[in-house]
Amino acid sequence: MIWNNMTSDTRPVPADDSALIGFQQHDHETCVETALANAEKRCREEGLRLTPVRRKVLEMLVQEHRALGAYAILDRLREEGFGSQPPVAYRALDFLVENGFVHKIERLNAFVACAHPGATHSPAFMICRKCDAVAEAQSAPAKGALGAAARAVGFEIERTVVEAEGVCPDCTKKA
Amino acid sequence: MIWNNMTSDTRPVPADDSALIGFQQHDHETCVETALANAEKRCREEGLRLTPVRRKVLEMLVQEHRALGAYAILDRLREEGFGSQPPVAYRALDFLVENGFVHKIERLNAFVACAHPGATHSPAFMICRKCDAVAEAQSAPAKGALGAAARAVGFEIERTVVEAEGVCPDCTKKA
DNA sequence: ACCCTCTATGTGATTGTATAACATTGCGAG
DNA sequence: CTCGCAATGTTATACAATCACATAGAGGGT
Repeated sequence: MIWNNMTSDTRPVPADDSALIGFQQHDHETCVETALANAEKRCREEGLRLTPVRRKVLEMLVQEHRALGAYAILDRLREEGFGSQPPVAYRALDFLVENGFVHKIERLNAFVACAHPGATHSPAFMICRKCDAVAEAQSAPAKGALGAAARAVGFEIERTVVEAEGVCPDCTKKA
Repeated sequence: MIWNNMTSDTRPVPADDSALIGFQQHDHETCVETALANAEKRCREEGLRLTPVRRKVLEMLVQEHRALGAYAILDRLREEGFGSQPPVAYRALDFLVENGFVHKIERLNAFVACAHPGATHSPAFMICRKCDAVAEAQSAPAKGALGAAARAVGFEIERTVVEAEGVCPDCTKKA
């Protein structure tokens, strides 16, 4: 059984094989391939099970390079013949988020593929409010003013959400 | 001098007349009064209309000093005789958020009264995952690594979300 | 091979969050 | 007065997330 590698979605897609990631040009085809290959490798090494649904969801998100809502993901899973109820998508997403393959963008209630998989990191995101593109950067909020405030009152930081909203270079140019 | 005297909620409340804000003790009664007075003053000065619904929602949030979901707010509006449909709450919240009286906690899909009203600021929050308490601190994410990354790619930051999840000092003590 | 167990998936139902669309009201400016 | 605009009321619906329960597979131990 071979899945349709060329997805059946209908959204606008660049005519060539490149796209924006982190607001920069890159070869998207190899990018998708290596991302999936790396995920498979890591799962093999760590005994994680990258099942068909999980793999498909990761593939969709890597393919997009932008945030997708759970129901957009669910719609495509349905088209591909997977279960069509919300838990199908949410369980796959839970797995991918827990293991660092995917991040949740709280501001959008949506999900993006991790741009730096493998590295343990506290990610920060730049979200374009015009085109919804999402770029991932590094952050260390616990090192700055927030960390100081936390230490001062005795708050133990376990996880941080850092998301910047604004306009990406592409949309700035157009305007 | 009892700070839970007007609310009809049932959650556990300190026995004395003080409460936690920013995980620190303070006099809640004057705190609520001054917050509302300041809001009214600012609205008068800037030609903003602090209508009954909007004032009531702000009062609820200041009274609580923790994040309330839109539907919790809506329930209380209904009890007070205001409209009981979601847009009533969301429109009031939109106004309060836009004008800096209230912040949205993206991680919780909930809202808190601003702890430093008046000052133009990019707030940061500490959220206790055990008791849902929320403390507000200052942040300057655009000054650090994220700001550098944004400048490097030409992303224009307009607004930032900084939220730290962890355990507050109170819950740490209990455990 | 077998059973056992644990994980993953499928499905229906429900709750919570948020917005679209449109009617109505009330106030201020000309 | 009436026109226009901001705010509110109301219906309906879209999107996000979880609960509960049934079924299916994979792997381990015997």
